[in-house]
Amino acid sequence: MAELPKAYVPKDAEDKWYPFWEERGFFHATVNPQKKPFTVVIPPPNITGILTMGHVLNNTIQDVFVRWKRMQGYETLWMPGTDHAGIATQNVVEKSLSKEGKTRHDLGREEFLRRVWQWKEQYGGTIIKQLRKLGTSCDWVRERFTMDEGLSEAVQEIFIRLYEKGLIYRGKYIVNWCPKDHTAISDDEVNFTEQQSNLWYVRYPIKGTKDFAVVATTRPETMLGDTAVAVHPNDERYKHLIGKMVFLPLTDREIPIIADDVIDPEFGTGMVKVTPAHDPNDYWIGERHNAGIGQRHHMIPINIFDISARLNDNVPPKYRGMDRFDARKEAVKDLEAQGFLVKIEPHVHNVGRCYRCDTIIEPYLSDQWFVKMKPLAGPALRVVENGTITFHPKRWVKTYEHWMTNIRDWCISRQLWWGHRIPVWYCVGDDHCMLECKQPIVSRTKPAKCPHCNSTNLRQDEDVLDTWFSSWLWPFSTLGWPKANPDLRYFYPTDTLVTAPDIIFFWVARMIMAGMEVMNQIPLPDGSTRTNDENLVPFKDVYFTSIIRDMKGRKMSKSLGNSPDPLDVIAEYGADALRFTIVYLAPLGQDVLYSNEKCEIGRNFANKIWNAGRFLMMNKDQLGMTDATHIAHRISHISDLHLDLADRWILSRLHSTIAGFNHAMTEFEINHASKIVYDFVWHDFCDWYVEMIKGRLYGDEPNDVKQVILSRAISVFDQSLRLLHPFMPFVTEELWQHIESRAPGQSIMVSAFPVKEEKWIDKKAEEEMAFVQSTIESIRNVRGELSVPPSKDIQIIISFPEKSKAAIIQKYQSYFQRLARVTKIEQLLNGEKPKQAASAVVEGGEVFIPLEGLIDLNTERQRIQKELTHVQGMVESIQKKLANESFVSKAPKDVVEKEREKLESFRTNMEKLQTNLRRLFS
RNA sequence: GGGCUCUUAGCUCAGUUGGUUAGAGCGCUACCUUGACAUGGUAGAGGUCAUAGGUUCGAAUCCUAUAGAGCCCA
Repeated sequence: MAELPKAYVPKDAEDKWYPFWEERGFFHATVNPQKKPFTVVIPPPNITGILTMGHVLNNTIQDVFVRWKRMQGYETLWMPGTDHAGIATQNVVEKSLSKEGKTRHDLGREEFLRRVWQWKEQYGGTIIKQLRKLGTSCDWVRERFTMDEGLSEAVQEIFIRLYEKGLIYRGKYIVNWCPKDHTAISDDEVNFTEQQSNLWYVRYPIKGTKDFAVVATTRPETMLGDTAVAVHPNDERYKHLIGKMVFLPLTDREIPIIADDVIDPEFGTGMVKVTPAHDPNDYWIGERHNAGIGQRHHMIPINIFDISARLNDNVPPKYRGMDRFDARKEAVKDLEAQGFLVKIEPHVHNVGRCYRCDTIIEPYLSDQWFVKMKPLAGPALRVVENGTITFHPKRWVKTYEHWMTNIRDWCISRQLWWGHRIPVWYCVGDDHCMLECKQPIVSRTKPAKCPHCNSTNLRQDEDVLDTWFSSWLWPFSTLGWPKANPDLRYFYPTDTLVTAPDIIFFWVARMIMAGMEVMNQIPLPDGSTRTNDENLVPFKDVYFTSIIRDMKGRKMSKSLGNSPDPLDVIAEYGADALRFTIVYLAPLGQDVLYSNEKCEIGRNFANKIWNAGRFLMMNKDQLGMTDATHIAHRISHISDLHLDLADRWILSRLHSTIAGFNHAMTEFEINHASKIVYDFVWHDFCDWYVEMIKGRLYGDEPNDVKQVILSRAISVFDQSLRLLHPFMPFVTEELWQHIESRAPGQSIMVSAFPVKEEKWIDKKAEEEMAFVQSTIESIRNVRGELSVPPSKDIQIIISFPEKSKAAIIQKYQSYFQRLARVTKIEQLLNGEKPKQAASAVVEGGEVFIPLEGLIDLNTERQRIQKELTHVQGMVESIQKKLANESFVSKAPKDVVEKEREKLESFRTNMEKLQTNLRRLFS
């Protein structure tokens, strides 16, 4: 067999194995009644998006779970796909249009949509291609897009169902309106900047008194749309005014003084004007007011702007047609002239601007579609509270509960072109129209005529649906819902959802609602009805990922330029290195401080594994071991042929590592799991076990014994590779294919995941090994501290009252030879300690190292003194503890006993150290 | 303002239900290219576990307050 390169070359393995897996269909899952399903749906990335470090973390975690479960024998489906991302995608295409000097209106709706689809085909889903570089084992054959035919049908279906149930309605809503682009934009498309402005204090005469209510406002022009003045209900200054009426200056209207909790008594005078049509907070004040019991004044928002934010006919004639900022000047002038203006204070406040044209955004009341959330929230809250769905980490349950119990209706309409068009038509009718014709007509296809007046003049609602209105169906729409097909029956509910906590409301909560709402109509695989919560929920566990930050703790962002391109990282360090590093660094529920250099952790580890494999392969060659003999000997892994301490120990460690790994994974402590394997492979296997078998492989034993030993090492390594495979799929596959020749279709990714076998847990071997290790470390310590050259052979003289301890050292002499360069071991007789010797106190005895000529007395004194100080400290602190009567009487007996034993052992050590130190002065 | 996190070695973080005068990786120091690996090995230095109280025989670990960092909601 050709020798492996000295260092691992990630690119070769990555290019080779990904197509290998995919072509053999290892990623593809099909209904298989013989197996239990394990399903994960990918949080669909935007088609406009490119891979970020956040995606890397998120998708690596999913792949780790998926590969782990697949190897455990589950029929494992990881459903991939993308999201049409209404606003983002429309913007991208509009931007490219604007380079041609065109707007979407120039093209018209149909042509514009054609362009978007064209863009999608050409550039969309870059991220999906990039994910492959990461090694994700998604079932690409099933890839879905939220605007696919099937998924669009699902969107229509749910809209109609909810409408028919009375859970979808049309109503008013405050949106961020751009008066220039004539469109609503979402909250995250508004840029807020601080701006120097004023606070105008205006007096409103109180009806029936000579007093005034003085309000402070940043927008005096909107007072023309005021419907109330509000104070905090507990504000002693104004309590008596609640319920009184005031005259609204510049108009002929009277408005009430009301109370609301959100009013900040510290702001201005503690009295504010309420303009529900032009301020989101005021809108909710109005809503709450109207909902209040026994309210005399039902508050109807007064919209004073047209779509370009010019004043409309709801204001006195002199202001009509004015631009909002001209109106402000005019209003202030008039207020001053009429004596209503008290004062003007400079004031800095946040102004929202359109991210595209920089126009100041106008909160604007408009007609929108809503989903009633209260009825959907109930079951969704229940399944999280009763544990049908588990959050990891669980603290997010509180956040979830808070939101679900204070839930507001969901505004699902968007004034965009790219998205699922609302399946609603309006009768634009003619003379025969009746009152009923104003009712929206909800229909899957365009109705032929108005059901009321028979007019054929129908117009479809211009708006599209919020992108989340398709995403909330993702766990079942991707499996074919609303059709009750076998895939849906078998793979639903999905198992684990891996997502970022910032979309817990946008997405996670809504998926739960949707699943609870519709899945009762889809039978289980055996044909029975889904009734229990566990069959209705869209997933069983939700893993909330951490946020990746830079080393200064800042979020990754384009504008800061601190977000590395994962593809560059993969090119430099390898996909396995990136995957391992990011998981290794990301504890459940904790943010990650990341920089590219950190990938050295993963790269070095991959290289370490590589070289362990290389070592085994080289020895296999050297022993002239064929594959057949290895396979014949592999049985030695489960036999006790030539089993010595190191073997029993590594097998015991392997099986407790398997147990620890599987336990951590079950608990969703994936980063803990990564540490468990890392430590086992690096420290137990490479640092100790490999070093220990060298002695036997290069020693005098017959070749066939050596082959058995090596074969066992290869078996342990094979198991280690399997443990590592979910984290590092490429390097593990490459090595797994090398250590034994495999049949053409074989792959580590579909091999059996290691299972802990209790019989290999060997406490005695672990204890003996711990003793050997600590003795070797003590000798190395002496060598290091006394600057004994590494190449210098030494002899030791040991003194152990317990014969068994001495016997272990004698028996495993070869280990001491290889790991501490000890060529000769003698027993100390008659307590005659050697002169000119360094000494080490170890568990249950002493080791002397004669170093005539090499030993520097002073250094050795210091070394022992240091140790002595430490041990004396221990002795004192334990003595103090045991002298404390309440400790002895109150602490559990075994704890006290343990302290006594510790004291005894430390005392012995202390005395030995003292003796040895004294000898050095004699 | 309400809720939730976090604060342990120079840096990044472990530390299971309170019982170790606290661990790892990186970095640092010294030595080593010994027949897998310098992307490595061996040894070493380095922490009064943010602060102040409290509970307890015993606190990095539980409780309270304070300071600082962050997130979500309003």
